[in-house]
Amino acid sequence: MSEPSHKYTPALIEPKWQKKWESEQTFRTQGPESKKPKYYVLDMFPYPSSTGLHVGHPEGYTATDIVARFKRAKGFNVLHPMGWDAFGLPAEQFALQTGVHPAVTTGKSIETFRRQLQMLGFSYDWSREFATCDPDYYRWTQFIFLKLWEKGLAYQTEVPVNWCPALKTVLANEEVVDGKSERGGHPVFRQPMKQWMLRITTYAERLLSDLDKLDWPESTKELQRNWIGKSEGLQMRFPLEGGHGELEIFTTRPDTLWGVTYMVLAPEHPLVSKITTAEQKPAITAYRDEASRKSEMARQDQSKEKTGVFTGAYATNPASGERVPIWISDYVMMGYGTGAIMAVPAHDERDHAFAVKYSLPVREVVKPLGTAPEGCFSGEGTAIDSGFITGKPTSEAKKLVLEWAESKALGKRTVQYKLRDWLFSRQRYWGEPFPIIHSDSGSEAVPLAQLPVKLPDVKSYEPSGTGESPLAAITDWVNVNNSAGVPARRETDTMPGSAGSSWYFLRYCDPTNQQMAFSPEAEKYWMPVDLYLGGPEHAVGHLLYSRFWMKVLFDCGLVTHDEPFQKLVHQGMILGEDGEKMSKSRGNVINPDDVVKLYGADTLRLYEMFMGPLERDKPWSMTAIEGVYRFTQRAWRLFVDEDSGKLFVDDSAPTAEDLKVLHKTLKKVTEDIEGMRFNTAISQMMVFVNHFTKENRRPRECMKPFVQILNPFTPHLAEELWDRLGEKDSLTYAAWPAFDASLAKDDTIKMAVQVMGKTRGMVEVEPGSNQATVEAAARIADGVPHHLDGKTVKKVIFVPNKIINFLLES
RNA sequence: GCCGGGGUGGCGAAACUGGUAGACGCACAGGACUUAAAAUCCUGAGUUCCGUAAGGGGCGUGCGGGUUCGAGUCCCGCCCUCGGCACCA
Repeated sequence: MSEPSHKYTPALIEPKWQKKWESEQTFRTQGPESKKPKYYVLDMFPYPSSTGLHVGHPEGYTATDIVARFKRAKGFNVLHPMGWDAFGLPAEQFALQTGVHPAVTTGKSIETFRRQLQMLGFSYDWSREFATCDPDYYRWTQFIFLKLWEKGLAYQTEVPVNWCPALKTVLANEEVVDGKSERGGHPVFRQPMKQWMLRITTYAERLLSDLDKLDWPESTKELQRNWIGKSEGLQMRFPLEGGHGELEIFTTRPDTLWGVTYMVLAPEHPLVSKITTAEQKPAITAYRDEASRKSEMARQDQSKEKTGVFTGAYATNPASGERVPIWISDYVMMGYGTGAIMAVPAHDERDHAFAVKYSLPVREVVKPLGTAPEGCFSGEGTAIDSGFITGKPTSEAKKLVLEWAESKALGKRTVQYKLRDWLFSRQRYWGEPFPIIHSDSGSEAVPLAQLPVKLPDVKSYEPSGTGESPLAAITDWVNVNNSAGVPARRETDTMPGSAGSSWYFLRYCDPTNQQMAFSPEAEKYWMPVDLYLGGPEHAVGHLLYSRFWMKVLFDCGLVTHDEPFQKLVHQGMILGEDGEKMSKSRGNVINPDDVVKLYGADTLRLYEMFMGPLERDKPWSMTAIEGVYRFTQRAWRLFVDEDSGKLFVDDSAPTAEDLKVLHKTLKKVTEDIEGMRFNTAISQMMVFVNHFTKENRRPRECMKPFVQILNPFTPHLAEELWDRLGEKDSLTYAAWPAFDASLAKDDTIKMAVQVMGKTRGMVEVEPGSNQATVEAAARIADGVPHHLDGKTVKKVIFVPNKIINFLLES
């Protein structure tokens, strides 16, 4: 039948080593008692979808696996865990259609994911695996929620939320795109409902300033900074006419106070009904009703014209004493600042557009330094016609007005953030129940000893449609007695998906602890995560929430670090062969199972690392992976005679050239792994294989360390070759081969010879050669003399080891 | 509109602090082996012009300027593209 073959056969060697790693628990992590330095390298754990692994997953997972294996060889105690972000909408929607319990669907998906990840040979410590939907895990998610609740950081309130009638649920801002639901594209409306909120805004300043101490991509930090959106300015009160008290506004441009020609309140502002004159009442009421009905999409549509209505009321400008009309408009948001602004149409684009539409006066109070732009000038300049600040530059003028307002007790210096509190409840089944019981006398926490509050079974996953979750229908679960023995009701909302993912990195430190979420020793030893890798799409969601929870736990004294992820790296997206995002509808999806069947896991891993820089988006190429497969086969043939199965490697002495190639390779691969430049590390390994293939020499002294550096990239192949080399101990913990810097250096270097700045030839000289030596050689180097003949050399630029450049008289 | 990333051969990409642009790989061409093909191994190649040839010249890192002996790399002004935010006062 099948003839005995000694060809490279990943289908045989890969499962063999995977089984061995599993049975010998090769990647089992030691605890904090270890004498080794720790290294915690973490992937963003996946949502186990029913469609299985996508080729994008192994990209990041291979990168972290390379680092994990490299660090083990470097003598670190490595924590490299994997688990499942398992609560979420898809499993619930599947349950809605089929009646299959989400736990069943999710369990199946997890099986698939685990099988696929094991097939790829990742060195996870599977003994630490868990899913966020395990009661043993969400028990502690509930525990952390109660910590937030105790600290007053979790509260319930009526808020206008994104209500989607089609999905019959409330959506987070992140789940709404262009006024439609991210899933399904159904219209979303604003509607007030009672919701759980987390007071992330309390931590705005720390979340902002602590970004400076993180080794994260600058672009991601900037995204978080913009999201937090800090701005400093003046909060000040304008007296209202008619004994209505005062109107408080926020401005970042106190220096434009003399340019105020009207004021605007958000339609929802509580003062509106109080100050509106009888005459204006009908128009105001109509406008407010319309605004409240408007969907998020309509409200955010910037192309639309600004609209508003005059209230009939006036305020007094405390600086100029002028009478200022008060309008309402939906371009002012109730949720930011005080929900009211002083409008300066000369120096604010939005105010300008509004003033033009309603023929309100425009008064210039800032003169630009340079040329005056057409329309509205919102930059800095010099104050004009502005009382005591006239003639002052903007920055000084701002300061003067602030000081003046504070001294007259008209207002105060204020910091505003765009960041809003985190909407933390969902009217859904498949999430963590809140450990809260409500009664007429108030709400109370479920005692710790009674955690977890488990999800009960339900008959129907259909949301009630009234905004309550399906849990509300399970009366014998809902109706309980509170601590005083009084009949009460359980909270029936569940937590959002981002709850479980906001602290899972802590649970990995001590995943089976039944007494605590994690032991203090484990947290102290393992945290923070040394390297965290995942897609850039979590830049402001998960990554901000996790930082927030970590800080809360820090303030509770439960953790000793106040940032979870010291270093963060994003992997790019793997695009389809057509250069477009992979999607079922485009038909350009590549399935990792198929690729492994064709080429094996090692080749898939190597190819994904060879495609280009990790953080960049890269198109898949079925022909390019062939090239990488060719490389793995060439590497195999470097060691194994495909006809006899015998080893080519011998104990012959390597040549000086061999050693140079080896040490250059060791150096480049070591440094490139440290810098996460895997594509160029692989290029260098190709150079190594090309050299020894061409020279047809296999000195053990060179081949053995090569297997070791191959290991992080193609661990199955490396283990097999290591075994065939007669090594008994596991390759995993074999010390990383050191390179000899002097051997990695060339003993001659090529210097470019330029004439008038153009490269005309090359000279080969010893490193550090002086100008006289190089110049003499350069003048007679191939391609050079005829450019110098008959010309006078005016000047010679000489940069040792780099270049020599002859400048001629013109 | 604002913030951030990216534009280098036919393609994916290299290039440390300004110093041989195109390493490595794909695709391609030629050769060796073979009855032949595949596979494998070896060789070639940015482009264009002159030359039968050896060889030589010009042009080349999105576009236009600048600094420099020398710019993919630094500075100024643009264009295109991808991602995020979007009336935040």
